[in-house]
Amino acid sequence: MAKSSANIRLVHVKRACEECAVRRLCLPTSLAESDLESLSSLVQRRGPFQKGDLIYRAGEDFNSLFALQSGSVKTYGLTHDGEEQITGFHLVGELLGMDAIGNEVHPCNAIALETTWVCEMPYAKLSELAELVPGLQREMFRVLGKEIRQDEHALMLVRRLRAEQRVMRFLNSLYQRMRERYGLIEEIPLPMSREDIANYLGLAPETLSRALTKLRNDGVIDVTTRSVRFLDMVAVCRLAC
Amino acid sequence: MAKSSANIRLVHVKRACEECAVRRLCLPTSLAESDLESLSSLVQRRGPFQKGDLIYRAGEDFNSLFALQSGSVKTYGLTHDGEEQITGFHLVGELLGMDAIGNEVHPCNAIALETTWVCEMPYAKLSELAELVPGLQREMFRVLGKEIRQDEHALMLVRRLRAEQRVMRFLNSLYQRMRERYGLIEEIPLPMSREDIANYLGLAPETLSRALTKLRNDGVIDVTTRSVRFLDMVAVCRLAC
DNA sequence: CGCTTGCTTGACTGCGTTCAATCATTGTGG
DNA sequence: CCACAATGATTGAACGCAGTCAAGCAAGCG
Repeated sequence: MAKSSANIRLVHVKRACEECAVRRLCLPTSLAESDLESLSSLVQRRGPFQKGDLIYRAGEDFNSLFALQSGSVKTYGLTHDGEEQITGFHLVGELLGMDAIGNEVHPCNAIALETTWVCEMPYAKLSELAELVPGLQREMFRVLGKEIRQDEHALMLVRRLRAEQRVMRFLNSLYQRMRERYGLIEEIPLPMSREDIANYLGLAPETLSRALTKLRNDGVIDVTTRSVRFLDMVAVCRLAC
Repeated sequence: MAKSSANIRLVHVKRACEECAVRRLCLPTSLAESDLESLSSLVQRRGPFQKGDLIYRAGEDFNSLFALQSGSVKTYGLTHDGEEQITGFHLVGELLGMDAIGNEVHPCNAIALETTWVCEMPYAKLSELAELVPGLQREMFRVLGKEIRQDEHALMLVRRLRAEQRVMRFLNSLYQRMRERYGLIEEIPLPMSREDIANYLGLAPETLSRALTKLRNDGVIDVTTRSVRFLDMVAVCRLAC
């Protein structure tokens, strides 16, 4: 499953955060320039991870958080009977590994969905720094709180919804997150497979496929293998909100 | 729904944390005695909340986290069409309100399931204190990480599982949490209604009822209105793990 | 004691799963 | 560059689990 990671390099970038194109989406959001420097100094950029490469593995010692600098990632756990269970898809600027904080090991696997670079931040150093830099502590609490909110929200959604609604909520949440990153966009890219989406939504791939086809026939969306476009925003809102 | 809260008192308890029976389950777990004192000083004990009383309301300004000192609580949000969606049941020692960190307002309601006391901890003071007391910061990160892990775990469970399995996982997770608190117990109390459990598991109340009946007929559990007892631990394990 | 509320049981319907076949895409070796 | 294999996505048909509606039962409370 995981391809060779022989070509993954560790790149030391001076002013990694200061000059990062996605810093406003990441931990540095509300840090003072002076504090940014100390954060930058403990960041190690790693990549390129190719599609299918593991960024970290469930059961592996937890040492670092990873900020997604480019690309996209899925995280998943394994059920007792060996089934993959996807816990989330992650976009540029998002933090990976938070579910391991306070744990010895990572509870999930993280795997690249496309060519991906991450910024590794050793957790021990990060929390040390957070003691010295109140802004960083606040930011970390904020990010953790947001993660909890999102997970709870996902829990609320996935349970009682019809297949079509689950799909539209998923697409809409992707759309919103893409908008934060790239502004108004026409096409929402889908770096993950249908199987992954279905798994994430708790549906059979066939059911997902049928739902997408129906939504296209109803003129709500236009969908290709690796992208979606919203056509009827009223219907999108009705189904996703 | 919410009863009068006229009788809810604010009690200032000196050495609130030092002398708390459930401190080992709460934030103070790994704090030094000296640090405990400062934490204690910002705790305000509130109660008694009676069954049905709101502890905080969705949309209310977020100011404080609440540690559950006695009793039990459910948290829930409202969907766009006004449906209650339960996000969690909370036992003694657990922290409420973490999903509001980094937000202006509480995203969920918290309501007492039985007579309940909480320890209110103003978030601003708590995070200030966490800057001074590294142990507290570490502990808070730990608790937040654990919450994320639990939510992700819940997400993994609820999606693809059959009704019977969902029920057993739920009962088992309650059992594990009760064991942490009260050691080996025979009876698992169920302070919440069937409707609440069904809602939490994404099932119709009728389906939950049928599942419980089947599990009883199969000799796996013994169940009364407000409690469950595990009879066949092998079957419990098979269904819940 | 009767009322109310919550829980359980029954019958039926329908959505999503499963199994199977076809179609589309991607990548590979000749 | 094309043929072909392999993988992923879609479509079809039948089944089964859980939802819905409705009625009966138990428990709690005035």
